[in-house]
Amino acid sequence: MGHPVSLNHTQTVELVPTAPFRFDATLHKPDHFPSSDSAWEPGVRWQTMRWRGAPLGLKFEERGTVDQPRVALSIWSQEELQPPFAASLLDEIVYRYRFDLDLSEFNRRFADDPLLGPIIARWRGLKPLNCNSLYEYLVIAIVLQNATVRRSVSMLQALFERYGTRLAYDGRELYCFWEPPAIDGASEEELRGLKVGYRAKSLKRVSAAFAQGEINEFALRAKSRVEQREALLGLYGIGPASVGYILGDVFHHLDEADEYPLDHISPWEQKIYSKLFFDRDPDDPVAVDVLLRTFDERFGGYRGLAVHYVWEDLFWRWKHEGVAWLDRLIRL
DNA sequence: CATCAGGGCCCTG
DNA sequence: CAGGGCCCTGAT
Repeated sequence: MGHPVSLNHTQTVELVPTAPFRFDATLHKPDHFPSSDSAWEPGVRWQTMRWRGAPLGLKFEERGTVDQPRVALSIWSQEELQPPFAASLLDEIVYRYRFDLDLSEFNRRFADDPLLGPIIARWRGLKPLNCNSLYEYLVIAIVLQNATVRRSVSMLQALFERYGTRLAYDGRELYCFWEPPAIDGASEEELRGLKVGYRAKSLKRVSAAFAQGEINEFALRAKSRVEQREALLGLYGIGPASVGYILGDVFHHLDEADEYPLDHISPWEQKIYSKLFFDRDPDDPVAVDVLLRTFDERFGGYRGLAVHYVWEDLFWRWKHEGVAWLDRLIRL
């Protein structure tokens, strides 16, 4: 292993998220698999980011409270940041981290929901989070497919070690994602050597689409959800399950109900939802169409956010308190 | 040792 | 539209 790239310049800005904002529940998601481009401890999240080709180290620190939140953002870089670069970077961070998401209507509307009400009370100020670019998220979606969590972790780690950039900042070492040409130019055999299996073809074709400008995240942001969905499904190796996550996490649609086909809840999710919403034995789950109809009727307009709250609450309890019935459903 | 499913998707018939 | 195949890994 060679030396990491040292990021020796740093500057700090203060961000003011829209209240309520709960730092740890937003910046740390126990259900996301751990990856070596980020780290968390209470009140702090480190996250690498590549912007306009430059590898950067971000550090978010909690300031203030849920009702009067502030976040100190420190940015480490190789070269001193020039004002136009810094301005575009901050715009991008504001988009990705969506600290300005206003939860007040959501909180009001579901305060009395028997399942969601108590969860909102417990996690008031929790916001969804995606730190990655569309390309990076697609890579993650590909390594998630048809694999256990442990294997997904090892595939992403192998990709980081081969194509990523190891960064040193703030006394830490974290990997930064590569850019699409790195894998567009790699051979399928080389990728298969990293034990990604048949996903090598998907990784190459998705990387090629970005490297050759066939798909552009920023152009897509301005398009409709239907057009975004079409463009994503057109990518080799990207199907409805991945697209469902991306429309919510990357393009910030809180409710995918309109385009959510009836088979979009995967079997392991179906079992968990059946237990949570109907207290049903995971081995005898509620039909997917019943689940989807229930979500639509109960959470219409906020389906994605409602499910996110229930999901995060469950995984937090599983990790910190133990949830016996869930152990069997999560294969590490 | 063999078999199988796993946080899907593509391709074929 | 249904179903087989796909890379690999760990569980059984």
